[in-house]
Amino acid sequence: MFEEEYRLEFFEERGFHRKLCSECGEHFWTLDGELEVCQDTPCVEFDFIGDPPFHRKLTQGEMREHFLSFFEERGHTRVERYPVIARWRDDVFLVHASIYDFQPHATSGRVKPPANPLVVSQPCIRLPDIDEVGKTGKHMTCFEMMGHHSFNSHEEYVYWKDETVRYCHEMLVELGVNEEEIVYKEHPWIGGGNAGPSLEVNIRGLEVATLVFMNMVRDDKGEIDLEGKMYSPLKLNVVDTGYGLERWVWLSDGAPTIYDSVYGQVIEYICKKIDHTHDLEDHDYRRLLEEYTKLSGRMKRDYEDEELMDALMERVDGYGRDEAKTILERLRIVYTLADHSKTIALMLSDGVVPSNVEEGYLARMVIRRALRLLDKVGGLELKELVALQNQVFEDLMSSGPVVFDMIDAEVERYRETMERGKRLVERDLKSLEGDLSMEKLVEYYDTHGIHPTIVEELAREHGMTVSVPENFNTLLAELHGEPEVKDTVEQEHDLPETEMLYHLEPMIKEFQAEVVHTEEDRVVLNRSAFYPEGGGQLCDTGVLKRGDDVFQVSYVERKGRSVVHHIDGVLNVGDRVKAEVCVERRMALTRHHTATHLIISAARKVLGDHIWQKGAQKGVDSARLDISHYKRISFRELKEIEKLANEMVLEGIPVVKENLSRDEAERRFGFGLYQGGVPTSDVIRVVHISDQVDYDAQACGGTHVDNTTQVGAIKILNSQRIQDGVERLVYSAGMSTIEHMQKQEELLRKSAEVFSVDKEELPDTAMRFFQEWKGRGKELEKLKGYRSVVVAEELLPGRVEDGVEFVTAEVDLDTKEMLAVAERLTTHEKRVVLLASRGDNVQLVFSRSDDVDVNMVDILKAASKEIGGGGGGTPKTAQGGGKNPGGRKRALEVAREEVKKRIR
RNA sequence: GGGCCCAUAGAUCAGUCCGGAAGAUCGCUACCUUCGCAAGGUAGAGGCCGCGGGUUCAAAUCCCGCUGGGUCCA
Repeated sequence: MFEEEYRLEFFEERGFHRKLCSECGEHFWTLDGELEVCQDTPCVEFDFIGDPPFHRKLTQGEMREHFLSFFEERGHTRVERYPVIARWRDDVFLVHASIYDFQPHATSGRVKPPANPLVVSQPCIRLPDIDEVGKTGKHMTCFEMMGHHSFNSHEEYVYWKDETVRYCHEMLVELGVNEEEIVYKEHPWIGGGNAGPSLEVNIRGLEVATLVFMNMVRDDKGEIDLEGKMYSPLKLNVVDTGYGLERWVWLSDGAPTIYDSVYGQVIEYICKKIDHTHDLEDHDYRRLLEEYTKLSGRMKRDYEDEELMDALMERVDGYGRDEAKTILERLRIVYTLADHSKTIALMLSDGVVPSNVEEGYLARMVIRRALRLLDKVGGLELKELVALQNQVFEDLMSSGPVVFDMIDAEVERYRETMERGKRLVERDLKSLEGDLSMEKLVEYYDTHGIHPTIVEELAREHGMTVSVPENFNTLLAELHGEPEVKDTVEQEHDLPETEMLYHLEPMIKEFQAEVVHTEEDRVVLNRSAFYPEGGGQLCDTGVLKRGDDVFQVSYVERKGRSVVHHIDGVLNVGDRVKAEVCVERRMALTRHHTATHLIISAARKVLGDHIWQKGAQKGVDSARLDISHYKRISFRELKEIEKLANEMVLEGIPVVKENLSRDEAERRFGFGLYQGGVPTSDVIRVVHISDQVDYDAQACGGTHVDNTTQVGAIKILNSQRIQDGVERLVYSAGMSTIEHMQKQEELLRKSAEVFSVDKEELPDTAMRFFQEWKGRGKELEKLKGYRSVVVAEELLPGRVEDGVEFVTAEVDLDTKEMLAVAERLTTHEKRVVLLASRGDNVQLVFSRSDDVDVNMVDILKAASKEIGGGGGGTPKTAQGGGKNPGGRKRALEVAREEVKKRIR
């Protein structure tokens, strides 16, 4: 594929050969005419381990700096790294590659990149291969992707394939690599809706960089067919390169694993704590690890461990198979902990809040994996590892106490889940015969979060064995089915454009306009001051007047660059209308919108910088804001937030709206701009509440007051946890606050009136009444008990017929009392008790002594027909009833007859 | 965003499928036993069965809604 694309001037001028790999059948370029394989694993084995091709070992910091300045010297602008959580995108949670920083807006050509060309070293988190971490010697869940990018358009050509390969080659040679060892493998790249030719750069088994030349975009109407999907040429030609920082560091020292190369300090710390001797100076030990990594690199996916061990034992000395296996298993935990703790530190310090949804869940998943491993080895805590990572790596953005607080909360939650789960499993183990079924295992994990390995352990403690199927994860995946892929394609409209007045003249109430488009009850005007629903703000309402005809505007929406008004009637194109916006509604919405910005600013101050808007709605009576937070917000914190927000109101801070280029806005205000979502334009409207300092700045298209004073009083009405890790605040501003407070006042007043006490005494009084009420309930129960004794005595003696004493009565008792009476009376031999309650809802209780052989349920069923009801119970005592009191006497007669019929 | 699960005494849970007088264990209180403690024995207190509707003669139990929690997946 793309064969012609790879015939670069550079390859020709240096005399590269294009060869076919004898192992994988792919094409590659090399200076070594003898070379037959592509130098990628698994075609070859890692050949740099113990024999690095670089001049010297570089640390991560040195390597990063080398790369960045190399490209800086060659005309690139250095760009600061982005957070690992992709705040500026709505299609992914985490940053997987350096190019993610500039997708989709810059790569699509809609927005200018922050610089061109640019160079960045971007920390990335990739979780799909999490199972391979610690096992293969090279997989990591977090790494830094160094990338240099250029964006070539018709207007601006920067550089393309040839220069890209030259840069890469030059840098490698500069670092000491023998250029005969550098292999460029053709590797067409398709992904993320884009495609293009690409070269993988391989050195002695290790892929050190991927040079992607993005020049196609997914397009059903396109003419290029790639793997069955259609693509068309991209407006921009984007150079997307990725150099794995950690891999280059590994290449520079040839350590047995990439983890030893990168996490040396952390590994040393963990090994010391868990009492494992990790001495890479020890020849046999080092060789064991080296050969293991080499072999695992050669293995195809899903290989058998035993197969690898067979091969390993042939290569190493000084270790028996079992001993080697134990060491490797232990090291796998060590390496995984080193890796995961870095990922956790990175995610949390970049603002991911652990939760059960979205990126928060991904964080929790990694945390729980780490905790499971820590439980296994013992003697170590997650917090100390994360603290160590913070200390070792300077690329963690912020690591305030919030990070540790979040970890504490997660550990606590994990322990509780484990406790709960253990009790559940142990209960089941005791009562269950034989093996635990697969269904149970799935239930434990899916519903209760108990991983099968933990079930296994618990079973062992109880002397049972549980076999966890190899394909457990697959089975689990099948249970959940395929997730739906959301369609993000924007609908196109060819409606006439509307001049939007609400930002130009915010306080405009009336305006003249002309109808330029209609469709049933929907009209588009040439100009409009109606705010269309958007950015979580509800739309304006009002009226359109054509002469004496008045049309109510009930809903307003935005489609592209047009504003569509829904009215209760029909207008015609060309009609001239006078429009009036409902000012009270607009003001309420506007106040709530500015209040929302104040609330989020206050929440950040009170709760921490991890606070992020997860959704919001600004209505007329109240507004609500969903924010990410790792625990319930306490009343004290709510009060504090409320207080801060109101202080900002009283301070009278100007609310500034300005249109800024995306680049400038991001530079000045950071990604906090995108709390409410990411605009798609190059110029964005920034609303910032600023005096000497910026209290809040957001990209926002909503309406806002000019000064915080105009917001009026803000009152937080409620907080809910709408999801784990997401808290919803409901609050009001301005007039609505007064209305809400009046309503509250009314509730209090009415409640106090009920008790005839002052409002202040309401809580105490309510408590006293509740206690008293409970006490009386108990007293009543007791008295009913006594009464049933008395009534039972009063009913005696009954009438003896056919050798059985019938106690038949209509009584003023409830069902429970009747049961007590019946129980008391039927201890006497040869007795049948037939009771019916007085009142409209007739309750029946029929009982007998043990020596009367009649099923009272049958009797009751027959009798209850007379009162239009039913009943049930036990053969000895049945209860029931009906709603037809006229049949009460008859029901008792029927019962007696039926009993007599049966005892004869 | 989708799925599953849970809520009953201070704690842990039965009871819910299949409606018919709210239970167990631990803890608590008092007494017995002891020089004292632990242990044991006896008695007792402690429940709006999460909240609100509905169905039914009858609801902890069935149905609907809500609230609070847990968990898996994307």
